[in-house]
Amino acid sequence: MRIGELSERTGTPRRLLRYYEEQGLIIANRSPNGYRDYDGFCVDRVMQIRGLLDAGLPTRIIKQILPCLDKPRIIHFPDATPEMLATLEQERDRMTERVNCLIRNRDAIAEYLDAVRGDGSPPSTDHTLEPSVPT
Amino acid sequence: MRIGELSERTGTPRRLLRYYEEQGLIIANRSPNGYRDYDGFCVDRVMQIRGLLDAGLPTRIIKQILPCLDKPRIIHFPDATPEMLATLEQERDRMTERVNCLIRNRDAIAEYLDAVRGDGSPPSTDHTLEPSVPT
DNA sequence: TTGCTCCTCACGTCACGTGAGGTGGC
DNA sequence: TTGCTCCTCACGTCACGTGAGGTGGC
Repeated sequence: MRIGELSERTGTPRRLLRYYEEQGLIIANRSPNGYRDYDGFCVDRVMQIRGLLDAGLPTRIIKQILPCLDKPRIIHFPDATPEMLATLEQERDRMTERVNCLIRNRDAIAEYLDAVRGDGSPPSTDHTLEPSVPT
Repeated sequence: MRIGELSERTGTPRRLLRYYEEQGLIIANRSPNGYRDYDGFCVDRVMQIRGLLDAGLPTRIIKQILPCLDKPRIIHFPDATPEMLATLEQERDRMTERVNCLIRNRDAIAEYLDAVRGDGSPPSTDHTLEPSVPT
């Protein structure tokens, strides 16, 4: 498939698909006219990349993880080094921290909105919002 | 307090404290010698800023929210506009999506690590990792 | 003087956004 | 030709990181 279809199926701007390729995260074949030609599994791979980037992993780390990929949406670590495992444990813990921080801030905003909109009181009432902080 | 103390108490690099000031998120008085001099509530304000940045809010939006701040760690919206409330609802929902995405990816990594390390099997065993994708 | 903190540029990075200017295929 | 997609530069943005080169106070 061409870049437009991959972009649509992954919800990812074309520019970013070219960027991920530049960073070595995805590979594209080329049609005779120079157009990028993607295999079907690229859809899942791009989704993985987006998820890991959203989790805060830099492309450099994602690149280390992705070479183990061999099936759509399945990452294998047949040769995961102890360093890789340690990295993954660290990332898992950092993600847990981020989740907690996000939840606290989200709940603070939600509670504020509930207070302002839930009852009939006007916005000028002295409602408060206390977002939580990262650890 | 000076920038070094604020940096230590918030776990935030000095460079970023100057950046937040440049973006209009915090204000610093100046000592006669030109050193920045922060009020005590800046600690909480910086924590708020970090939390909101981590939640994905850009400084531009945070700047709109912070002027309502008048007590440590308490944000008031005595004059929140309907637009501001809509923005907050949108951000609340985006944060929920991010939380779900992070949890799915975190759990996928955690399950992989459990599989590799939990039993006695070597890393060469065919364990898999299937991170989830953002919606 | 030593050693610390602070200051202002100012360039680099990383994951993007956005356009210019041009080509290929129906 | 029209209108679409694709291509390669290439500059801009945003939240940072990192250093240069210099000052102030004990």
